[in-house]
Amino acid sequence: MKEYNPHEIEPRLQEAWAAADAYKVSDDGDRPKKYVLEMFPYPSGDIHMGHVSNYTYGDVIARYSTMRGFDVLHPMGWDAFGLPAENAAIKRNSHPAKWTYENIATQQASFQRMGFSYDWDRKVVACDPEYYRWGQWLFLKFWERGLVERKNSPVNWCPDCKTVLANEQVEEGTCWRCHSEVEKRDLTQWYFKITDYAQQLLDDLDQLDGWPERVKQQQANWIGRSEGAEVDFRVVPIADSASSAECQNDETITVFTTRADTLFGCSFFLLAPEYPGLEEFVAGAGHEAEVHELVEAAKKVSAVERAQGDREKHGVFTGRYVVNPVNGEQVPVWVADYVVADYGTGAVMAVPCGDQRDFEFARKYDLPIPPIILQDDDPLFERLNGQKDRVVTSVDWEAAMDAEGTLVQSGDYTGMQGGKHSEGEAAIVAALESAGAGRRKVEFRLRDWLISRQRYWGNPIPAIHCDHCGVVPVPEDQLPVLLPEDINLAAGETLATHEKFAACTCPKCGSPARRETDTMDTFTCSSWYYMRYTDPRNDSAPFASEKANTWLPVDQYIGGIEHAILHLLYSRFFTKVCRDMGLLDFDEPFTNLLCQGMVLDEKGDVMSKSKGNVVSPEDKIDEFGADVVRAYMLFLGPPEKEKLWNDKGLEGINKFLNRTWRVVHDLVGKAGDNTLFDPTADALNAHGKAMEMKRERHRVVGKVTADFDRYSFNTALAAIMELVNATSDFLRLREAEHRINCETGGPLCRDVAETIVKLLAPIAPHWAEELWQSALDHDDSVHKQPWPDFDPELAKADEVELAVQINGKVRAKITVAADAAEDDIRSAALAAAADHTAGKEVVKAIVIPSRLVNIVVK
RNA sequence: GGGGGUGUGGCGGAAUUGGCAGACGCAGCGGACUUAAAAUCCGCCUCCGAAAGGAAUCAGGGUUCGAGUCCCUGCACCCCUACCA
Repeated sequence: MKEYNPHEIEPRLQEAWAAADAYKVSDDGDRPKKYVLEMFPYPSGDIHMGHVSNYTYGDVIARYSTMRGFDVLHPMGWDAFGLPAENAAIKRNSHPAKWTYENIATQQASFQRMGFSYDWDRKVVACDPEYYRWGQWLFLKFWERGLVERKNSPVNWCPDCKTVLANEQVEEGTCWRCHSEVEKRDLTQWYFKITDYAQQLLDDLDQLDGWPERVKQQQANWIGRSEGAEVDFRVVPIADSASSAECQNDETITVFTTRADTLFGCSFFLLAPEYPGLEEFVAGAGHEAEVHELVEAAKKVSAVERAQGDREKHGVFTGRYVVNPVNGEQVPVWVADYVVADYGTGAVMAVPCGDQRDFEFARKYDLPIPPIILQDDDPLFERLNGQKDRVVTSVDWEAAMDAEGTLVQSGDYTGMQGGKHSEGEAAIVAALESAGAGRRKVEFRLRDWLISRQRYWGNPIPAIHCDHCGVVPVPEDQLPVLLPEDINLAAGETLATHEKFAACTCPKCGSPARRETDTMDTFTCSSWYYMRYTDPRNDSAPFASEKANTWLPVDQYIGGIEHAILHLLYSRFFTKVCRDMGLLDFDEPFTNLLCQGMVLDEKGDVMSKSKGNVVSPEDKIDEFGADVVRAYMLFLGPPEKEKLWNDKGLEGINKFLNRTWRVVHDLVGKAGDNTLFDPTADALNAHGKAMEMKRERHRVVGKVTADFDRYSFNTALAAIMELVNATSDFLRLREAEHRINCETGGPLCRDVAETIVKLLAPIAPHWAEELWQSALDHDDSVHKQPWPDFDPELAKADEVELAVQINGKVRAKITVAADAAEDDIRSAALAAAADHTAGKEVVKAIVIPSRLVNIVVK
């Protein structure tokens, strides 16, 4: 027997697999299809444990699926555009492509060292023109469908990355990538109108039974659908504002509210500091200076500070009034820094008695807090119940009264129930609608996706600016718009200053024009790469629909929870647009989603260079080989949970694979040994152990299969260990030269050896292949073998031990035949527990077959 | 503030539908082999107790013949998100 030597086996088999195209998959195989996909990596350099974890899960699922009889598409590629490459290039005075392709080569070599079974013929690299060309093509198609928009608005600007960011890319007021503070700037930018799909993106979450609940919840929260109403407040002209004279003008300001039922409690009105036209609105009302001061102060408040929960609220009176449409009351208009400009209309009706924020603001600036919604146990309730007109103008509460209650001091609506979607709300909205002062409205929190970036290393937006024709799409036959290679980033050159790139002619009128010099957000690249894998070398379309519809949707998608919103939402959007274009015939790209937990150090801390606790996968492969690293990663715990890396545990798995290697060889050595049964006492024992091993073989295959199906790899591995332990028990007796009969001897040993090797094949592919070919003497690959069968009948023991409980406490054990009748079990249990039941009344005895008997006594 | 989740030995974790809590492994302890060590193999290993026995799945209550699992109350921790009107 050769010793287990991963350092010799692994490179040799990897070469053999590559030479044989072992993991290439054909589009027209006749087996059922399965698409197993892991999120493609950013080529950041050496791989880390997060990669090992993510891609090991994917590889095990892919290999297992193949053995279960599927044609498995399991591709790999790189999300290769993005800022780190550009920053590295600037630092080294080199080109982003160089850094990117070098890192891809490094990572690809590492993936091959890990033994991952990718179909490398389908490799997709997002910064290759053959890929990004079709990203541009999709952009043009989106544009044709009215889903591309260029507009000026306040946007998030990262001063470090020197580019704008999408809403989704701002985390607590900082850039998701470099965590610099994000600034607001007014810029004209390109958007994808993802909001057109807001409702579908929300509704179709219901289709995603195979997604973790929390991811769906996060997406639903991000889309943030609110049902409510728009309400128009007429603006009181400046000359009239002091008097109660009826105002004549038609100017209105509209608010969005989910609580129209509380309109009678509106005692002031708020505008965001960024409210469009604010300056004109306050002009001449006598408070221009204060308003200006507040607006300027609000601008200076950093996004980080803004994001930190309980900020003190600031506001200033504008000198103007608006009219509450439900009661004709004039209420003062204030500018307040807690009103956000880009939700709803940027204007808010303030109801201090029902909204904690408005309540605090009213307290601070001494504004009235009229009570209009009360619970029955409120001290005021008795007095105000049924009271239609306002007799109490302000209350002295500790906090606002949120949620539901009975409306009071609310005119004709007094006595109705108030609350979200309440009777009172419906009645007031209906009245506003018939008066033309309001309408039902559904508001979303989701904003349009800002996709333009002021950076070089991205996919150029295929548009041309012409003085005569405006913004014109680049004609399809002129794609791709190639990134110029001759650019000196270190010297500060950008696409915008790259004259040769920017200069062009207008495709419409032929006059000199300028090319768009923004590139697309890299998330556009990752929104459709899984489609490209189905037809990666197509040079006349992003993919052929038949191929995409054959393989997609992805049956199992695997990646980190950090993409719960960004990438997954954008990909769902792309899929729906492609469906509406007729390119795809399904609604959702990823049927099942597995979000794997982080790999942490043994204390549970995040691995980071600054902490010096990073465990390098390459080092561990050098030491133990890839199979040990893979198996240990799986053994650490459930995929979706965090995993604490511990080198001692890794050594434990190393011992296991070494021991099992020897066990398989031992079994093979006995496989030809068909000596007859020798009826000595020890031999009887050996026969018993053999039978036990046989039972374990069937039980464990059943258990491992079920565990693989639910991705419980740690328990699958534990079950395999149990089989190996039972086998060791048997072999130990064989070592003493006791014989078992030929019927159960040789063939059983061989069956168990092959079973163990097959069960471990997805987990430790090189280890298994080597044993399959050299120890078990096959000339094909274990990875092409069918998954082992099992017979549940053979997994059953002849006799089972049951616990006998008295009032729920285990007091005795009995051994009965596995198929014993319930009555027989009951009487055996009563007999065994006689000591404990003596002198007591047996109320009943509950028999749970093959588990326990519970005798209830008094 | 809103949402999602978790709580089991010294540690990672198991217990799939309510049915013998702690599978499997790590660490630890003891033993065999060895001149010795490593490797390997065997045994012990929740806590209290000498033992019989008792207690124990964050705390408290409930449902049930039976609860880690279901329900209620509270505590602790983690993740996401946030002046969203």
